[in-house]
Amino acid sequence: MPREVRERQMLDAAVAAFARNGYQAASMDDIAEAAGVSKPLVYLYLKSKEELFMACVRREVGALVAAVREGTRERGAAADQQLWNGLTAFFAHTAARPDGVAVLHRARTQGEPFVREIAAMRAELAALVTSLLGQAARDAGCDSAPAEREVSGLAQALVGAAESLAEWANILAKETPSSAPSAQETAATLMNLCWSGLQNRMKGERWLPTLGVH
Amino acid sequence: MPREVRERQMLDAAVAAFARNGYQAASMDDIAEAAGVSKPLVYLYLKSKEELFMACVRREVGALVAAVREGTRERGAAADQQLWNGLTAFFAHTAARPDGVAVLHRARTQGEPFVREIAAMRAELAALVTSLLGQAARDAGCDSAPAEREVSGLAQALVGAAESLAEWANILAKETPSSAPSAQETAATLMNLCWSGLQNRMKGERWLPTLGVH
Amino acid sequence: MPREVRERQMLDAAVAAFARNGYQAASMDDIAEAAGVSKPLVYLYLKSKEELFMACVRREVGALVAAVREGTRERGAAADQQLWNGLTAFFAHTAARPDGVAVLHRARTQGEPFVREIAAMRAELAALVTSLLGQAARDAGCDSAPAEREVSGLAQALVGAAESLAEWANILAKETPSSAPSAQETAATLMNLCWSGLQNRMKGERWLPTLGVH
Amino acid sequence: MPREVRERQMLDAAVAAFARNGYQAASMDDIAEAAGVSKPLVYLYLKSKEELFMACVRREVGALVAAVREGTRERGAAADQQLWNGLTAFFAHTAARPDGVAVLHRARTQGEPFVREIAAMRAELAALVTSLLGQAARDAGCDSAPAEREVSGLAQALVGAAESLAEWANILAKETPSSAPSAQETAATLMNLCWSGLQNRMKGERWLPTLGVH
DNA sequence: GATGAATGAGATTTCATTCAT
DNA sequence: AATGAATGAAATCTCATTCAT
Repeated sequence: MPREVRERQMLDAAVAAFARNGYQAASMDDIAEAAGVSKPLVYLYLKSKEELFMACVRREVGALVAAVREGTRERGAAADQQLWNGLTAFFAHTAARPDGVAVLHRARTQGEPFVREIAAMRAELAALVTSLLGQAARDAGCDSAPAEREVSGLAQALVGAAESLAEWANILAKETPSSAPSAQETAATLMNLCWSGLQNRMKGERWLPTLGVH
Repeated sequence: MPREVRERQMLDAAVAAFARNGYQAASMDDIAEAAGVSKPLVYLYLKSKEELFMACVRREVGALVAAVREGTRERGAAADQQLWNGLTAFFAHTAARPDGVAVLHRARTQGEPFVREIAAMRAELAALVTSLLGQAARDAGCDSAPAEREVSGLAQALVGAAESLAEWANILAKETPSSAPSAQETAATLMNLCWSGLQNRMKGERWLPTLGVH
Repeated sequence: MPREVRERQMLDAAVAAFARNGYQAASMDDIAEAAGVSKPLVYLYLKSKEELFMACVRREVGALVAAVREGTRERGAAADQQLWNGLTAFFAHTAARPDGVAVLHRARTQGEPFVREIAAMRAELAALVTSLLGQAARDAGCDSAPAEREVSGLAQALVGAAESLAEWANILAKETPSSAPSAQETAATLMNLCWSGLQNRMKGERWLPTLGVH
Repeated sequence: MPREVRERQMLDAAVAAFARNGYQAASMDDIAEAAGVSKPLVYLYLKSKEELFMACVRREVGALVAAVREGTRERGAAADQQLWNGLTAFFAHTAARPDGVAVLHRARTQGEPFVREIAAMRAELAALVTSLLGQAARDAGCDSAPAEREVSGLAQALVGAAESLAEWANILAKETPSSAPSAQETAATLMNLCWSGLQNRMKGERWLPTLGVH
């Protein structure tokens, strides 16, 4: 059996194990057995548990980012449509690969190298959002963009909200598979929450304590 | 030394250890040493690693919820002011007790009992938000409340956004302590992102694909 | 509360614990709690776990031997009647104090000092039997007593049979308390098994391979 | 080194350790060291301390029963000869494998599963004895067999007597190896004690208090 | 006379990792 | 290319025992 195939099997088994049990609790024994190979072979191909986990993380990061990029490909549309497309692609992906998403979630709490990898992914997603927001500002004929840090905060909040909704949708799907929310529905919920605010903010309006939106 | 004091020391040490290393990687040896006691005493007082972790989680859940409740005490104010107060209290607390928040974050991936505890906390916070939204709807003279599931999704997204922002603010604070965003500033960012959308939604307006807000 | 009473409570608790769990598995914590006192007090009175166990053993040995002696007090009777009386007393005692007997049983596998204590008890019981056998030989007008080692072996076998029957009776009593064999019945079973053989042997007859009894 | 061989080494070491120190006091460290392997290997092959002990028990039960069965193979002989053959085989085995017997003895006080295993062994041996008694009754032209419970008690007493004699013989052998009783001699002692009584009982005679044998 | 507080030592068990073939 | 055999290190947890009061 060619190396590539074997390696994919191992990564599949590892992603499932890490998703279910977390980095520490998933054992190399279990992973090797689930992959249908002997433990020394796992070490021959993937070097160590840490590198194996890193390989999983990188694969899943790539798949998620590619899915979102694919969703926002169509360039001519309005900014909100593009954002909605991206979110739909995001939720469709998280619904299709719950284990992959779980691995990314776990990676955020597994020390330096993994945190960096996830941060890079977030930055990439945030950049996508930011460029859409810039387009929205231009569309609205307004260039009083908020300070970089505020944009960064908004993107961070958006990504957090999306992740939280993805987890929530996955839990609902596991509980009652028939009536789980679709990716479109979840994306619409998030658009309802944030698009109006983002648009206002891009137009220079802002919410202030004791005053409300201005 | 009286039992109460020792127990608090242990919980403090445990929260720090769990926050830094996660549930599995934090060892009882380390926790006992950090607390300045022997391992058997930890077991005598807290029964097991799992119960120790649970005690940490419960303490931090209690502290966080109490802080937010305290922030939203003032009853007469407008809904957005109250939400802002609650968010400010939330971010002030997460900034003041980063380890506690980290423990809650870890608990979400540590199996049934902890997941349940966190879910209960989220439900409590979401109920606060929901009641504010109801008030906002009444203030706006409109009672066409969205379906329960959508409200649930909105609250989930809001909590996720808040957690994500809190983490982001804590990272900034660790990198450049001098220029970290204040709790008020972070709360304002989140209000900017979501209040307008929430208000619209409560008035019966909604964002729809290909149409924008209606 | 006077020391004697406290000490008896401790021994009672210890006998129950050792009977149920064995020497190693019974913990001083459990014993102290069952006795309703603090652990240091147990150490103050009984010195150590080993001495506590030894105290239990000695108390139960004394009680068992006293019961059997009491049963064989009546001097004028025939040897078989006296043996039967002794066995009845033995089985009545083991039925009345199952925990005490269990402790003695456990003591046989707990190293030198305890083994010695039990061996001494067996020797005492064997001496009783031996003296009855001597009387039986004289009653039968025959003094060709078997060699000392053979008598020792016979006594050993008798005691082993009695212990085994006692355990068996206790198990039956625990399973179906209503229809448990009485001490008299059990003693009769053992008499049926051994008295005829003992009597023969005292008369100089013996069973030989290929020949049967002669 | 092949797994089978290693596993036998481990069982040998474990039997020796359990025989000497008992289940609780024998440590896995000691067993592994005595077997010449590392602790993890013991766990890899035998799963846990409890399963290791069970494996020892089963092996020794099998060996003992096989030895006794082998001893009573010759079918044509008289009942007493067959019983004597079986007892001789029993005492030869207990003399040859004292540790194995000690393990069986320990197993009787180590909780449910082990007690059950030993009870099954006793039942098997008792069945052998019972069938011989039946043959003896037929040989004596008499079928007034005693009630089942009495037979059960007699068998129990016989097994207890045999075990007790085996232990006694082993102690003598350890003290003065030169003059230890042979298996034949010990078997004869037990036959002298019990055969006459068994035979009488099978003929319908019985010992009764105040009356003697009738 | 009695106890709450505390611990050193050691138990079972698991895991990531490596040879020798 | 692949594996059966093996282990050092460290995890959680328990227990007999002692102070200081």
